Amino acid sequence: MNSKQPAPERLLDAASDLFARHGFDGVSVRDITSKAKTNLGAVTYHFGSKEALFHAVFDRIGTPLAQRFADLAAQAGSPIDRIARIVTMVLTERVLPAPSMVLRELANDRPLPPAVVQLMGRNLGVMASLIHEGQTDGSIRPGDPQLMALGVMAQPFLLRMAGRIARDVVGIDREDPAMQQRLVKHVITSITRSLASTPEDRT
Amino acid sequence: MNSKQPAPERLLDAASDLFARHGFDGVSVRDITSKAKTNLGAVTYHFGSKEALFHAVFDRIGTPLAQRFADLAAQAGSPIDRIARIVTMVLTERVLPAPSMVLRELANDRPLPPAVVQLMGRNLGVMASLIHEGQTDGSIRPGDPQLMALGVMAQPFLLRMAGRIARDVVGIDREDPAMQQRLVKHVITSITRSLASTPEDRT
DNA sequence: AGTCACTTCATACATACGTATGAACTCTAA
DNA sequence: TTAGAGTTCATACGTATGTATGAAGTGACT
Repeated sequence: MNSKQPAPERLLDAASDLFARHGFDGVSVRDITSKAKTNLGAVTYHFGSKEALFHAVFDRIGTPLAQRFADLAAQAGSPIDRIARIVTMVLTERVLPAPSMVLRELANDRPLPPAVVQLMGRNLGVMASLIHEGQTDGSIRPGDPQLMALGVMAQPFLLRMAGRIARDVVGIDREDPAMQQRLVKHVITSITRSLASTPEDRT
Repeated sequence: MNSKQPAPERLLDAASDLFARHGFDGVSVRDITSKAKTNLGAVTYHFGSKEALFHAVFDRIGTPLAQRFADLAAQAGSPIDRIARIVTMVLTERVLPAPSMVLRELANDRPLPPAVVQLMGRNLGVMASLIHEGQTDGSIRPGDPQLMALGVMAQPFLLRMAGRIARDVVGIDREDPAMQQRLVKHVITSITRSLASTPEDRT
């Protein structure tokens, strides 16, 4: 049962969800503790402050996400296939608070929390090394792998949160599995095209 | 002189900057009025509320941006060239509060303000019709133009705010013009590749 | 049964917030 | 010169915020 989890866990769950949906400043400690079915003092007691809880959320989000990145990168298949699997994961994983939280941090003018730098660094690093691998075997065009990794991640990161653009502006319903599959296919095609080497690249 | 501008203008200037950098909830009315060298009552008097000021900021941001989009789209050149010019503009325009404000709105779970829907709709529409034009003349591969437009805009939108990823994670200094030029070139290449049709597309 | 560390809870406190208000000021037009 | 509309300003009000605190509760070990 959810309510049988220890309080720090429940707080992290509640905080992940709320921070992802409303941002740090859009959520009060009372919102979090009430959603976590705990008391106001629990945040002070277990984490020390709202900000510390926020950083704890990032730490906790980062580890499993980096794990999934690494797992998918280590699977069999061509580099582009493995990149496609990672992109699909980012795009379709049901509850994934990282993209919106990270984007908000990027949009903000304050220094990035170390956990964010680390999270992005690790995952972009994995992506960049996949790209480098593809460049070595000739399947991916030349170019700075880190920049290319950033460009690759931009699409799923943005489209991930774009349920609303999708619905209101483009007319895609992210809940509809068929639509979602179409979206994934589109993004994969687009990324594959932007990465793949052409005959001219090899001359 | 800046301080000779009428108060509503100064408020909009200050609010654009602050909202773009810290988000709606990260900025207080006092922050805005103090930056605008006005009094606390000015927001109530000229706009009615903080939220109304926020929407006014969006309205004001949207018009010139949509204008630049439309202008660049109407220039001479192939569809891909014109897309490249728009992307360059989004990527390099010095002060452009729209990307971070829009991204934050997308990340948030509340309904999009109409001004945002309209802004995105207009600009994505321009981009989509450029893509459609390219599909008609065969220079752009087949695919849903609106989805492709979304994918195209994702990169500059994200990289725009990614001065910090760039610096902390990838090692690019957005202030350095040479670096910036390299970044622009990279993004254009990537987008061109993802859009351009190949011989196989035409068979 | 009783101790004790750990955790939960209600409550308190100072501060920051958005908004409202009425007095003071400014500038134009008669 | 004065009337008056338009604007600026200081201040007040109620509420929400993050944090702190001490009492109450809980469960394991002696």
